[in-house]
Amino acid sequence: MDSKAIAEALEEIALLLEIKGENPFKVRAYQTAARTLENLEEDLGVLIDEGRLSAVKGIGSALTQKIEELHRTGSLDYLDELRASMAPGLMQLLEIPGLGGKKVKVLHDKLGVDSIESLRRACEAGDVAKLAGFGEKTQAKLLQGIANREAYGKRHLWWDAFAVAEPILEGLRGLPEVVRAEHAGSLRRRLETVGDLDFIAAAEEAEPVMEWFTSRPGILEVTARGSTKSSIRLEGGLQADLRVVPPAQFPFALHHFTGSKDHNVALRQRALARGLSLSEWGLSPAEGREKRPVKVPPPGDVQTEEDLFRLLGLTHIPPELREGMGEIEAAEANDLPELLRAEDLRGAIHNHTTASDGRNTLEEMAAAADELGWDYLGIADHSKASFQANGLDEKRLLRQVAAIRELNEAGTHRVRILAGVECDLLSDGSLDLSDEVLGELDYVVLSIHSGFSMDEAAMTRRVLQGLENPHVSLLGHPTGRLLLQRESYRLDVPAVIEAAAERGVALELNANPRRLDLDWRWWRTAASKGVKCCICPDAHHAAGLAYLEAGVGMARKGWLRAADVLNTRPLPEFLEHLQARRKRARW
DNA sequence: GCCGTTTTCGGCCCGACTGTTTTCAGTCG
Repeated sequence: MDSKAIAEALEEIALLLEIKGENPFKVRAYQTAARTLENLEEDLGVLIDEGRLSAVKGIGSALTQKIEELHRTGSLDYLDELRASMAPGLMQLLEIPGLGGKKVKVLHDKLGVDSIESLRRACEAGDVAKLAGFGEKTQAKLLQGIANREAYGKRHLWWDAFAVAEPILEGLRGLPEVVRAEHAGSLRRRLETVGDLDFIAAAEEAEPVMEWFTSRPGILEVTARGSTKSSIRLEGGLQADLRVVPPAQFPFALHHFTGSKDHNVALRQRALARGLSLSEWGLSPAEGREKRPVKVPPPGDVQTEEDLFRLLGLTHIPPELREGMGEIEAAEANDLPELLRAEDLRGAIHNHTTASDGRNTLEEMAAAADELGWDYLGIADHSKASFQANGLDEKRLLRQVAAIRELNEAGTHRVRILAGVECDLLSDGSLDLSDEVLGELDYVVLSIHSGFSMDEAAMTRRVLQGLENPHVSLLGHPTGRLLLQRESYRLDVPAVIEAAAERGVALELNANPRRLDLDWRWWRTAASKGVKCCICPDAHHAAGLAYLEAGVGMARKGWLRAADVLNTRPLPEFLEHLQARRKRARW
């Protein structure tokens, strides 16, 4: 069993324990271990073989044993017993807002509720409202929660959520009472998908701000309305929370609600070790922990998040890095990378035109790239095996190459257009186009668009074989996932990273908001092996070139610097990178 | 279940909001 599947098993144990009413800290230990495994940079098998698993923070002897058993046998007696002791539908109940382990247990013990459907029936019969600790309102809320779950119960692409959030943030900033406002949460951390929107506003007087927020158009329901916090549900299903705080508390609140939870826990522990208690309201002396009095910094000392980090002996940690993945240790050692910025990018090379399945012509794409001030624009239409996408055969591709060269000659565009292709990697590991034709191009993006269901070994062999071809400059959307729609195909990503490093093939960070592939969690490993990243919008229309911005966020989450990203290079150097393998192969 | 520059036991981040209470538990982020 791989680390991802094991993480899921641990997560399941945590949920089961929660319903059983176990010690919440024990529950948390399982959750922490699950997240640790998900974000593991080393190969789990290696860690186990070398006996280093129990040295990983948050994994002690009991968890080491269970993880090893899962890894070795693919199952765990402890988990099987837990499952057997409980109705399987109970776990889903935790997904309904307002229900936690305790209430689920009561519903199960008193009413025999063991699924969402039986909860609905119990609510409709009015039985739930009669339970101690429940009431009419709770019952109605649960019914509403079940209905909402069916209509809106999913996450949203970062790009879509951002588009909803921006006007709200602008509106907040435009209010006379509001001194400062920011969005927080996973949107600010630029996670690839977002569950809800968080806004923090600084104002002396909260009421008018709350009033504005809860009476905007497009609100389906106001789910909470307090003096410092309100929640609304928007058309389209996104939930949005607003916190209004006095200006002096803004940096603390912004930091707190930006998260992540793991990051906050780690930072608060760090504060406690210094005799300080950190909350969204500020710093105070930690009670009963320090014998000698601790000097608490006066409130005016913390105006920004930078000030807060500095007080705790850290350099500023950008929001994208706050995932509890070693950022605090790196900040302490002044070892955080200088992250890629949007303005570092000079162009991108995986874009489509009407020649295959794009919606805009070559000229229109070039004009759009001019508008954006790009130095280079690569066209990589589909190859013929992608029949559904009107892929190009050798003849049509060569005609496109000629058209691109002509357009460059004509000098009507500032941007230099590069001629490439997104060549299909066929199921047998061969390329869809002949070497002869590939040799005519400025670069080749190699992508998989078929045969997704192979097992991991076969798929990995297929990819490694494709990377052998010296014309290949870039492996496109390496894992093939479609966020919220389709899982990645099964692929040994570390092996692909190794191979890319050896052969000098770059890996794409596909910036299309539905893909964001390769996943940001892999990039630190990839960069440490010397693999270069190329961020590409995979634009199928002119406006899609702007997706590059989404890729910048992912690159930053992956700790990438400008030097790790190929398309920060000036054109001659960029081209040299793309063609280096081909040139070496000729000798 | 994890962890330790006070600790191998006794903590584990912390506060708002809601609904059900008459002083608080549960949930959430």
